[in-house]
Amino acid sequence: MSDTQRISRKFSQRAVMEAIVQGGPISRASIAKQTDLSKQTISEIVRQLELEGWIRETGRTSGHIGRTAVTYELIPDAAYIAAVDLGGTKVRVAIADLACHVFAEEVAPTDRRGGQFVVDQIAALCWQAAAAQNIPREKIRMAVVGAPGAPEQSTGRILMAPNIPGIQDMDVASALEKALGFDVTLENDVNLCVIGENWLGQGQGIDNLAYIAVGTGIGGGLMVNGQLVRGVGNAAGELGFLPFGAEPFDPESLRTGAYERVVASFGIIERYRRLVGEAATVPEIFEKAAAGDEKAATVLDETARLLAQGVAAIAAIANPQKVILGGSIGLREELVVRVRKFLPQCFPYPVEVETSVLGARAAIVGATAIGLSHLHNALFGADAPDSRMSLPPAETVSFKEAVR
Amino acid sequence: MSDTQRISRKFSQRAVMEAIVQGGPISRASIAKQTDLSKQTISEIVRQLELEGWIRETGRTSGHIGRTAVTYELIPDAAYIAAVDLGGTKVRVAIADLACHVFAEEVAPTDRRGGQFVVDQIAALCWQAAAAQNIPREKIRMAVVGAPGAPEQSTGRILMAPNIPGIQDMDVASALEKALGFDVTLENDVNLCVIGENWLGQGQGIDNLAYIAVGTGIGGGLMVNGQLVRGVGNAAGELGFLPFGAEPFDPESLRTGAYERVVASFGIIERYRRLVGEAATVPEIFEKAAAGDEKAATVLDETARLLAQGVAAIAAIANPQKVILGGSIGLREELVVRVRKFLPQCFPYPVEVETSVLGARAAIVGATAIGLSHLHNALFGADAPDSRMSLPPAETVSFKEAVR
DNA sequence: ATTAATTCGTTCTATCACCGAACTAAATCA
DNA sequence: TGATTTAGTTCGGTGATAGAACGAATTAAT
Repeated sequence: MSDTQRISRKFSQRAVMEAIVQGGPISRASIAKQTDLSKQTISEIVRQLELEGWIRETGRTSGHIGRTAVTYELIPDAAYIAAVDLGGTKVRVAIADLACHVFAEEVAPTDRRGGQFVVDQIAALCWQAAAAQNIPREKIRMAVVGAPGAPEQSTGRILMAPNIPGIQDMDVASALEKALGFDVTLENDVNLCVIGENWLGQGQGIDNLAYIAVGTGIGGGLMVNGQLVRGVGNAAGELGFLPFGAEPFDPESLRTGAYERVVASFGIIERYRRLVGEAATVPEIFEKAAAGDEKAATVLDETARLLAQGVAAIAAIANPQKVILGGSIGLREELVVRVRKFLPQCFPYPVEVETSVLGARAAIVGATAIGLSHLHNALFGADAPDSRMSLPPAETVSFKEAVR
Repeated sequence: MSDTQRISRKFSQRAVMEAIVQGGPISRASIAKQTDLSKQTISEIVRQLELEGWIRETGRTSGHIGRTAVTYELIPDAAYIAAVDLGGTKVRVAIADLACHVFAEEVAPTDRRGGQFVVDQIAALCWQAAAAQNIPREKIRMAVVGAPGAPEQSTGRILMAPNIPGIQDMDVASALEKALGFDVTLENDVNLCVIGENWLGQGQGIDNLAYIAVGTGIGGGLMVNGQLVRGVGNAAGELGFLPFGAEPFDPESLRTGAYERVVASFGIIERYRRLVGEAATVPEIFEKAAAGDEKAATVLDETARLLAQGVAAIAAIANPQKVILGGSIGLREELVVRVRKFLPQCFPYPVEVETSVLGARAAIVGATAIGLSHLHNALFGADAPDSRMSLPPAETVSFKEAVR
């Protein structure tokens, strides 16, 4: 058989799958119209997809004029993926099916012993989640793991990962693949957040999008033309090292970035201590500001001014349409309001600034997006690496809350 | 005929064309090996391409064992493109053929009357350049015009274009298309520089690349995963508004960016004036520094420190492999050496910093790259918008100096 | 209730792009 | 001179798809 013919068939198959994934239960005639393929071709492909166990008959149309049509839909439990958000304090695992329904989200405190223990913990949580919904292990095809730092796809290592002991020098991807028995993709957690927000959150339909996570540290994720910006060493989005805030040429700024030192939690606490003379945690500072404490408000103002500068820097370089703030600190509405006020004072073009709607779950939503996208691509996709298998629209996706 | 079949054929045709473009004179058997298509298919496609006037026989191989092979090559004068670099002081026009040979580069001072006069000037230069090489007008298929500011593809207007009077509110693209009689693509000049350097300059084979042009102003071009970053309002790369250097919240910084004010020519001159107490032009300052003037050297040091910060900002956000400095000031070797010294003092990961090798011609090289790429795509390309028709490798391209 | 209109899905035939194998042609090697 | 090697063609065959015709099933209209 010809090679190009094989590709041609895959293309058509993919188009059909996409129509079914996106269009819910749909008749063959409708698929033909949508895809511009002829009716018999659709029939043939549908027959094959049904045979292979990816789709099934749903029922028949009725009420319209003309003959009733048989409708088809995805078999949601034909395959599953695992989405993992590995943080310094918590591990989050979710299992999602082909139709993008998410079951069984499990959360647990990260195993403090680090290294292999964390790997085993992730595996255990996966099996636990799967078991909770009676999902057979073999049906899970791949996992996407989000982690802080710069995961290297090639070596499977996570560079510059803070907060998790003992994984600096281990091949996390391989270890996980061994423990789980299927493919594992590593990705930076903030990158997953952008993807998550782009799929189901604040950034729907926005192809030029940035995400800034502010918490104990600061990190950024950037999407350009619908593609993730990873950079050469996967170090794109290391916003902590933006050369302002603290003095960038201070040697200390090479260890903890000049920007991170002043804008993340440590900087906020320090600013409050200097101004007031006593210590307070970040949530306390927010509370005081809400209660009318002017000095606390000043601290937040100053923080927001710095954040606005960060947004301006991103906008000056990449000019995204929207910047989403996330992370425990970035999520605070009081802060975003202030950033919106300060930004036009230091940057002349309009940039939308919003808080993340997915919050702490942004990363796992993003991991799910990548996982399903990979899976769809692997099963039905073209071979082009940048081909984006479009995921179902937000309305049809159920991301139900996990049992705690 | 089937639609997918048509696509399939285009794919194959394109593959053949690519092999011919890249591989110089090449036999059908070799093309078959390279493309993994069968010999007869190649023969068929080659026959058609020859019939359509895109390729021609070149000669025969000899010296090898086995039967001699007929070799084919591109007919370089089958089509031409015009590349235009429209600057505040100079207009540059080049005509290039399908094989990426550039003829007839014309340079002239930009018509000071602006607006339609500039449009007419560009057209005149095009015809002049074409006439100089006896190229019939009809064979020019399209033009790519690089200009400062943010060219909007949709409206054909150039927003925020400094230095050129009377084109703020005119549809430059349409006016040019009317004057020239073929398609015109507008692009930011610094964006063209990145593309140019990526094709024939310092950035060959580097898909994550940044270009900083420092002159009377400052601008940046960014390439991520081989794609240009334009941003929503085509305002990506407006580095002048990076929020450091001068005080970003100073209202003046909204007009002339905080960074631009201190790092571009005005800032350098000002810095010298403050330190020494007398005025000097930028070239003079460089001369003095070269002659051993310590204060002039200090001014350059300070400028380089600021530039290093700019590079750091780009690296923190997008993490390109290399940053190329260009523009009348950025090209100075003395400056780059200093930037290389300062960068590691404010940014922890390695970033290569180089001067542009294409210099003032970077934009026109980039325009040529885009033009030829578009043309190849239009003629033989797949319909995918992001498909990159690969241009011939640097060695085979002759970018001969223009007659002045 | 019968007929008309409409849509669904299949069957049948044709076309197109391509491959593989066999074959011819022309060169070098020994 | 024949063996070897490579180039290119001819011929038959196959897979993916289209288009037209047709039967099937339904609603709307009379």
